Amino acid sequence: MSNHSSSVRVRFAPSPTGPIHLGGIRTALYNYLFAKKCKGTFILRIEDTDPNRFVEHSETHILESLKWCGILPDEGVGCGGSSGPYYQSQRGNIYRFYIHQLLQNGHAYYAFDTDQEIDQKKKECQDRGIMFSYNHRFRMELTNSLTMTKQQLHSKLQEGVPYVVRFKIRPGKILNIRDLVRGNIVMHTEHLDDKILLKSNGMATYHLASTIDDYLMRITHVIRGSEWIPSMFLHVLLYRSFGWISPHFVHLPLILRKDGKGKISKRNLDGNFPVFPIQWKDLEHNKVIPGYRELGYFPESFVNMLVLLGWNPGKKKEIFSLHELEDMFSLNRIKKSNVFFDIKKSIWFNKQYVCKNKQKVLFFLYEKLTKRSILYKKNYVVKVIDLTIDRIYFIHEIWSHTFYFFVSPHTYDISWLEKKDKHFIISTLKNLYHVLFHMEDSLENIKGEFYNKIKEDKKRYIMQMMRLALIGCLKGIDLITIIRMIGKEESMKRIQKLIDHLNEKI
RNA sequence: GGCCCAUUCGUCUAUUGGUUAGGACGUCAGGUUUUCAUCCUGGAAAGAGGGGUUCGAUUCCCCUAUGGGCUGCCA
Repeated sequence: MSNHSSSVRVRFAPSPTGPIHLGGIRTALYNYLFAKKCKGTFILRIEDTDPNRFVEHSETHILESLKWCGILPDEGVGCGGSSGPYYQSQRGNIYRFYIHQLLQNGHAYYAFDTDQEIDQKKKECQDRGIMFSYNHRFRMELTNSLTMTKQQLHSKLQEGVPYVVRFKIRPGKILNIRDLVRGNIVMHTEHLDDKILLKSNGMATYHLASTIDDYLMRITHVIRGSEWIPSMFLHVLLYRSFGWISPHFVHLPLILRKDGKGKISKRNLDGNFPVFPIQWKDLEHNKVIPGYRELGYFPESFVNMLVLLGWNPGKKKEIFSLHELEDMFSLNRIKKSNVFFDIKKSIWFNKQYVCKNKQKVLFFLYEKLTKRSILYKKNYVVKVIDLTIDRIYFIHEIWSHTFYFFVSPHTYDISWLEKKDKHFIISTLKNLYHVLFHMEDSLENIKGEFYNKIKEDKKRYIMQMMRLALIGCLKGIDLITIIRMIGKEESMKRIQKLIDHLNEKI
């Protein structure tokens, strides 16, 4: 039992306010990996404390994205557990119970100020050249339970005047909080403001809810983006005011946009690289934004690329499976400084996985051929893949690199020979046709025979012409190999086809 | 404005007081491929600046600069 209570429990706690982006996935990934490494528990909790910002389908997007990446929770939304419910919107009673405690012991107070009153106060401060903050300095000048008698408070509450509950921060203390990757971070409490814990609609704010939930769900390590560092102090104070011990904190470097305009977010989709793991249907603007999945990335490659953005194993190796990562992940190799995402490296990563997944490429090509009603022998297609796989970065690129093994070209890139004499070109092609015609069907000695029979000084040019006939452009694998693959008959046919094509043009 | 965090090649990063500062992506050159790509070989490319501490600092401390975050009844 004692073992159980000390075991690692971490959570990923997104809010359903829009699609999840790669920063969120990385946070989930690090939580997941740390849990696996420690044989702990990875919990998925939905922080839906703000109904105003609720976006339809975003929860599905989050869940499906995690699933696509292979980041599956052990407990929480989608898989149950004994610490539920795992939706914060269903935990209102719990939060109200605890807020009552805080109100009772003087750690929190009621505030009745309207937006207009706060704005007024802000303006006043601005005129005096100081910044307004709802804190120890100003709270005694505002409308709250600290500045009224018990009777006044009672009657306000009786009348149903809307209020919020604020946390009372006591100035004059120095907080020295440990972050597992950054070391100690120091903060003077006079710089903190009296954050709202309970909104006027009766719902807890994120700060209150997540603090209580983390405690109740026995979270041992809070691993999240470094944009949360400033609120860590509030959270710690909240734990203390309840008499609870804080979990360990780990703040992750942010993934920045390359155009130097801050952190990535679901609100700015116009960055210079895709941000969503899977496609997002933006109902508001009626458009579909493709994700890495739709762009042809393997989830393994996406995860591999992502894990190295802010963490590394300290070895020269770079290709890791999720399983390997579960074994080698460690918090102390997370770096502190923010990172930029490099789309080119992500493409290179995918290529590594293309080569590892020959079978998938094969099946993709089978399908492509079937769709085009092209008959094929499996062995032949396997050979084709072997010859071409190292030319592609994404599976869907395979057809444009292999079509010529199955069909003759239907267009010709003849721009490069337009300067040449057309009659000479045609006679050369006819000559090539005859050279092939006189060759044995097995094409065993094709290389030698071929080169013997074409003029030494024009070899390069003639071979290019041959390539044009067989492929339609100056690309593709070794010519001799192509001729052997498609055979003598087909090669001759293609030469004749190009001759006909050129004749039409003259 | 206030507070907090960070700073090694263009990018991801190694090196946690003594290294010719290493690797990967990208880039450039050469080779292979009679094309293109792959691949191979090689090159260019970094400790933000200034002060300390130390026999010795990329590494520890301070200042400045730059970048980033927070400063919402958002999370």
